[in-house]
Amino acid sequence: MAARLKDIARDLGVSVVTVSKVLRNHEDISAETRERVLKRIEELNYQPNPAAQALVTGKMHLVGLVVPDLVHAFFAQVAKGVSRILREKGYGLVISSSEEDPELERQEIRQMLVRRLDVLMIASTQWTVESFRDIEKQGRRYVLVDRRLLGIAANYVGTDDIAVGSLATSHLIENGCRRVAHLGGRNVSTALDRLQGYRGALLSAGMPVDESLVVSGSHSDDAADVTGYHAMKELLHLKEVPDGVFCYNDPMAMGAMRAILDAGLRIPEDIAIIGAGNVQYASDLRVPLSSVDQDSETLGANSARLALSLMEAKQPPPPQEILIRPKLVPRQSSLRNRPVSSI
Amino acid sequence: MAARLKDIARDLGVSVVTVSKVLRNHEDISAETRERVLKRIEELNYQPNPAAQALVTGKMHLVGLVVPDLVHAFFAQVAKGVSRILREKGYGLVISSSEEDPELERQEIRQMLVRRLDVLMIASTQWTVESFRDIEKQGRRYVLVDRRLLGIAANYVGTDDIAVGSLATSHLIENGCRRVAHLGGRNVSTALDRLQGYRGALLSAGMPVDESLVVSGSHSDDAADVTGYHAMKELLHLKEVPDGVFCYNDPMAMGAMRAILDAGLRIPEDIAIIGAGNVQYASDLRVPLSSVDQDSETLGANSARLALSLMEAKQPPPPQEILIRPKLVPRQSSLRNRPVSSI
DNA sequence: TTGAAAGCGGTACCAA
DNA sequence: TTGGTACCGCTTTCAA
Repeated sequence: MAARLKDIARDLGVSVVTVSKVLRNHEDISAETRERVLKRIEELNYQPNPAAQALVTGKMHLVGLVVPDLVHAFFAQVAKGVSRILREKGYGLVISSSEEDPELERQEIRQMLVRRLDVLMIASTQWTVESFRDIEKQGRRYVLVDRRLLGIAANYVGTDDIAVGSLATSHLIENGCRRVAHLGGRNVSTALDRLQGYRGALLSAGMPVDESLVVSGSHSDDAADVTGYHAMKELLHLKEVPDGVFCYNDPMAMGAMRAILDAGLRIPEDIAIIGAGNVQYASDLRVPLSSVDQDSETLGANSARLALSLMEAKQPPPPQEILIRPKLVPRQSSLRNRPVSSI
Repeated sequence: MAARLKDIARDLGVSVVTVSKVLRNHEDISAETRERVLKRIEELNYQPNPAAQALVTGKMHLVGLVVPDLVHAFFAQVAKGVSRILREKGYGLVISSSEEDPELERQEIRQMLVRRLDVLMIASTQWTVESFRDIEKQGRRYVLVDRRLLGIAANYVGTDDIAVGSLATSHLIENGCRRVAHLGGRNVSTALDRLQGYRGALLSAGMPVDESLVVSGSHSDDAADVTGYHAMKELLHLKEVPDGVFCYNDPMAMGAMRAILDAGLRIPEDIAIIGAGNVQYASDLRVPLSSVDQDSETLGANSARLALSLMEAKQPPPPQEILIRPKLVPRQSSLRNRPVSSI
């Protein structure tokens, strides 16, 4: 069906080698031959067989991306950034979602290794480094995206999550919150760092760190917003209810918001709230949600650039870290001092 | 680095053919030889080279999916459904986004053809069938997802969009709207069908179809919510402002909502509003948004199943259409008769 | 039950 | 400047 080098060579009375060289712009081909070959290539709409190329060069021209959840707008935006860069460079993108399940993630990584993708990008939900050792053992390369892992020196592109935590927390304090709670995420680096940032901000403000105000997502099988809802309910049962809440991410904040409004309380007057990730629709929520922006698309783009550079390097370069500086995006849900703006 | 059939064969003193047969469960291998081979495969953690397999079998075990926008929750959910089915069947998923740009979509389709993916799934933003003729010309197969195309008999999985339009419109009428407007989408089948459903519902209710109440997304380079915002503004400048609006999709409805609230009007008391697609966070919006659910994940799963069956068929089977029946999901933004529920 | 040989569609090396 | 030959790792065919 499809034309092959052989066909072109036969038609023109030259060898396949000659045709192959024209395709790859070798210098040692006469202008005339080159013309004839190109013409025929055009006529037959010749496309090289990628499997044959991959077999001999060892390069699939395919990059793998594993995310915890494609439907979460944050990761969708990361994927968009990745996709843009790969398109520019002529690489294909194989995506898979781990559904926030470490075991499933391990399977997916294994699958991608089996497929011999050129390089992997992983926003991991794992705590152990087993999978990553496997990748290294196979002589392949990878980039950790968004979430770092302890105990392994790896290429990493993410956010300064300690800054995320402290920006958010300080902002609540500046807006008059005296009892700032934290709805934390699971056992991943972003969650731990944001928690640390939260603690740091309280300390710098000379405020006590009250452990009863730190709730971690225990209902871990639920979607983030459901987790946020339940966690917030717990906080509302405390003797001394918090007057500000920093949530691990925006979906959790949405759940928390629901819990607060259901309880008949006002946001931000009774309880101020802020999330992280700055999902697109944050300003369209029940109460426009303050958040910490992580420039997720750039994060994806940078990850892709790093991944490609890794791939092209002869020797594996020393692991590199790229941190994106987060930015506060205050909206109505946390603004208590100043008059509430219309956005 | 990686083990090859040859290595196993050498180690065991058998031929590569024998090993290959064991891998593919051929019957004509003695139990003993099979054992030995399997043992060695295990020990070496042998994985067949997919490029070599693809070269000889012509199958990449890779499926392509082109969506207009990964960040749009609707398509993210479709992708999730697709991904689930492909994972079960051991296929990989190559995703690309056309960013709602027909030219970019054409490029992406071309890329996927060049990569010789086994089958393509496309949620197209094109009006012309050129790309699809190209696919057919190359003897490859594809499934249209969500959006149909005129002038081509193709496999298609989507929603009964006429029903979407009439469900939404009838619902507004039942809730006391007398002047129901429509914020339409672009020139794609879903938009045209929903418009038709809108008209049909008005007619069945014995209401006039006022063309000035039908606004189409003209600001076509903007994101859907921005389009919705501007389109709604236009409607608000009418002499007779509508009291109900059916929006092509949820993002547009979110923009419309903003415009209405900015104008100091109330939802649903002054203007009721309903979208389509039922994005996850619809109930967390400024006013919980009524929508028409399309079961997007199932839509994706069905598309994937159809695509795989297509691929496996010796002869291209006659084009098939799978329509998902939409379901009304009323929320506060459109409920005017009954007391407003807490959800 | 086993395996030698041919071939899938390219690329690399080196001789002509 | 051109091309013969070997080879990438696997499957298929057919003879032993």
